[in-house]
Amino acid sequence: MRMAELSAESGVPVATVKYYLREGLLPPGERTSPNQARYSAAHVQRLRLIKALTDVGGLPLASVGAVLAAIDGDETPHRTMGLVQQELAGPAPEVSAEAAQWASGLLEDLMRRNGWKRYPAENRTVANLVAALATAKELGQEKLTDRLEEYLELALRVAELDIEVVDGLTSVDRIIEAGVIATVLGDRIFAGLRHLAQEKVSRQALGGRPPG
Amino acid sequence: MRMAELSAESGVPVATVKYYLREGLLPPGERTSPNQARYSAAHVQRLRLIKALTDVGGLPLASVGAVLAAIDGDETPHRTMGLVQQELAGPAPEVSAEAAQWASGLLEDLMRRNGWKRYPAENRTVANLVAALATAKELGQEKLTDRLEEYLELALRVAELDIEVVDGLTSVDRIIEAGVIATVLGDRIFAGLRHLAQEKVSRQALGGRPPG
DNA sequence: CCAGAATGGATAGTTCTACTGTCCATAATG
DNA sequence: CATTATGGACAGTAGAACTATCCATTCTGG
Repeated sequence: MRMAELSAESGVPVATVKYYLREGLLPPGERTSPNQARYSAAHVQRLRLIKALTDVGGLPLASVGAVLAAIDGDETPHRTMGLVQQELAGPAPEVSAEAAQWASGLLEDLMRRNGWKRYPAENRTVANLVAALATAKELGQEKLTDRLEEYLELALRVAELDIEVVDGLTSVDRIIEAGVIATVLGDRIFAGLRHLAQEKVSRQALGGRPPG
Repeated sequence: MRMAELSAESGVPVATVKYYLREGLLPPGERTSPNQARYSAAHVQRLRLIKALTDVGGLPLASVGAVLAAIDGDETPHRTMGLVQQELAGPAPEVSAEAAQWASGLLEDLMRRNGWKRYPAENRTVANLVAALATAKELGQEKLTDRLEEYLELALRVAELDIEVVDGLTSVDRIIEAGVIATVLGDRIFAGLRHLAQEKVSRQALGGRPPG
């Protein structure tokens, strides 16, 4: 297929497809002459994945590029998912040194109590989590961090479900792509369900309270 | 306190504070003369909240403005949280009409089976959730949507915990602010915990798989 | 075969967001 | 009272993600 069809199939404008080619997000088509190329169904699928990662996942294109490179790399599924997680997390926001130290300690205790592996502070997932916990403290919302153990228990249950969803697949390539999609979309889907549930529970708990 | 101190206390540069004042994100200080003003601890707190919403929550300033307006409004806590959720969700990405319809049906069935209220499609939380489910289908990840019921059960448990965290507070203002913070930071914190848990579970389940 | 449309590639321009820098008349301060 | 800070207006900047314009081929329908 050629440019126009690729664009139509994927729903991405021609100019944007060219931009993605320039940026290396989309591999070049197979050349049929020095200045013509042909694209495949794989290109359509990749464009759809890029759209999902940017539109639904909210990732910047630079992160999308890194995620795609990780998918195309030849690491094990487990290691690839680790790389993808680092990209999803993005750079952690800055917080005050004291709050960060407090949050690190809190997290480390939590990990130790539950017999989990220690994670290096350079891990972006950890750095983001620490920043979020530190911010909660700085804003005086200790209640949130007091219940961390209970949140962790539920997060573990969710993660077990996530892995079940991915683990049934046979091909390694499919596992990796499914893992990426499950991680990115899974975050959004779970957040949406949680918000709906909050609305339901809050209607019962707070519904009758007067305006502030 | 005056500008320099406000800036130092909050960690936000003077030029940025002025910008937030222009944009109406920060209320003007109390004038002490036609062209001088004094700021209070409330201004510091508000700046910290803005920082948390943008840096940790990843919200655009326009949404931050809407959230702050909702906080300052005089709706009930429940309604205010509804407004905040709408802002957090942001505009839903576009998906194909077929996939969207399929996803809407899936969600509606789920809600009905569990005896939940029906939500209007204009609700941004719902629209985003539908878009995410539709995208999962378009990418061929039906496994994710097959387990929606189980995710919903866990999301409900998380939401119950969220409300417990907020509900112990006495003042209505505090409930609203705590709710906002719990919603925004809570999403990040839970996502972080989920990622750590995924790493742990995936090490056991996928750790031994060969590279792709 | 050939006129007109499409393609690939290069380069420049646009839009939006979130600041950042510069001025300057007025106020505060040691 | 000399110096420094302030508030307000406005212009400028940086990065991200496209979008538009050219143009020398290449493809395609009659």
